[in-house]
Amino acid sequence: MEKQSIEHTIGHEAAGDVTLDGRGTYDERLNHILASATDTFARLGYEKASMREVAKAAGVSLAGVYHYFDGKERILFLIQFRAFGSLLNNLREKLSGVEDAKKQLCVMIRAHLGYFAANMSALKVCSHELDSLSGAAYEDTRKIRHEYYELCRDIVDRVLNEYDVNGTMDRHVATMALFGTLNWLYRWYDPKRGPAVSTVARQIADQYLVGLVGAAMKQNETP
Amino acid sequence: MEKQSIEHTIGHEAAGDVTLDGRGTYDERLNHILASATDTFARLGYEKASMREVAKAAGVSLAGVYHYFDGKERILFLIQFRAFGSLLNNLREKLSGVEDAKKQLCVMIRAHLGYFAANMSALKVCSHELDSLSGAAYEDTRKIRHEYYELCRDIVDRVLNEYDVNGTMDRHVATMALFGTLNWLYRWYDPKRGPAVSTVARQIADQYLVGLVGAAMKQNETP
DNA sequence: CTTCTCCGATCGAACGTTCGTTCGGCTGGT
DNA sequence: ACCAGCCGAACGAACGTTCGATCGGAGAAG
Repeated sequence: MEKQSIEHTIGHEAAGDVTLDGRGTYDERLNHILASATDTFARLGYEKASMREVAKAAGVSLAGVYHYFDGKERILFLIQFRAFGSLLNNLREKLSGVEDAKKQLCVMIRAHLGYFAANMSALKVCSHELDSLSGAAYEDTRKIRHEYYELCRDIVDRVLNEYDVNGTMDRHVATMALFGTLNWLYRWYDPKRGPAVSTVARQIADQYLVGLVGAAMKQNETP
Repeated sequence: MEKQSIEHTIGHEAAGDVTLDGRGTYDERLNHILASATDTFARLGYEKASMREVAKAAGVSLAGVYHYFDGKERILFLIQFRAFGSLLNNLREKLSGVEDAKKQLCVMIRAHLGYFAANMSALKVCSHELDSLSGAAYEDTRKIRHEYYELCRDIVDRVLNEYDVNGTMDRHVATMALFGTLNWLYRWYDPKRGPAVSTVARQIADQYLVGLVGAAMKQNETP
């Protein structure tokens, strides 16, 4: 409980920076195992992926994994919490300075696809294993997911406030339609084989934005 | 292999129609267990749901489940194969007579949401456990899924052929954007609590169709 | 009509395997 | 001499699956 606190989540730089062994610092090896576990969870699914498989993929013994992590659930929590945190920070960063709501929406979609292309395994685990955590770990990831949701919904909201003067468009439905498109990416899109990230991002952003604005104006035509 | 053939998939009416016991025919009890298993898989996930849990939910013993099904994977296969088959038949039925591509797209989205509302657990299992099967069972479900995909992509194709004269819109991306929205429904939409099925279907159809056509025309403006 | 036989349906109990986790000890740098 | 890092081996629990026994109704035999 107290030992492996939330500090590990961000990546504590105070510990392990002196010496440990020839293959990197404590944090580097922890992150190496975490990255291997991310790939393993993405490949097999969280429940089907055993700790033995995680250990083998990371090149350490089974007990060696437990030297760095309290247990299997803790690994999944760290993967999700870090990924959602990075996703959120990355989005806020790229959103700074952009005022127009429609441009914000484009930036959001591009940022999401860019992060997806750079962290496919992590986002697959985030999309597919949303209910695999429980208790406090689930609550923590739910909170940060909700932050990401609110940020995106507020952008959708501002766009609709400009065009949907009658308020006939459901903000939640509109936002979840976009989330569906983005969270489903891991099922079909491989940036290494399919069209370029920028191409896909542009088409999705164009389609969604035009659809959002157009559907809103269409409903206002018939009062 | 030979014993539990594909016949069970459709529901063989030849057997068990004479007598079995007071609680229904063979097929009725098989379908009852299958329905319970669907709910259990949807609630816990396929890997986490144990056969003991399935048996308890169905009100039979653990060994009793194996009297009707070869094994756990066979249950998942039957759930997915039946659901995809019904989804496909239902769509083809409602599509007959409709010629306009844009209307076809609206019909498709309404049909999907209607089936979702009536079979939430089954579609959740279909969306979430796509990779849980292996071997021949996986291939069989993949084929029927591909049929559904091709049917929808052809509709998208016809819409784009009317407006995207330059062919700048990627048909696969456009189709998967829609599939993402639809397949993500199970994560957030509850017809019993949220807005009505017709309302959500109309908004999603409007948004997507306007976006598809609008984005295509927008790209043709700048040659 | 009664009796016997048989077989499908069902169950409790157990099988072997794999799971997440723990523990005691080895090792190499300080 | 010490201690963090790491490992082989083992733990109990839970898993999917199998097996042998039991039960009851349908049909054949008397």
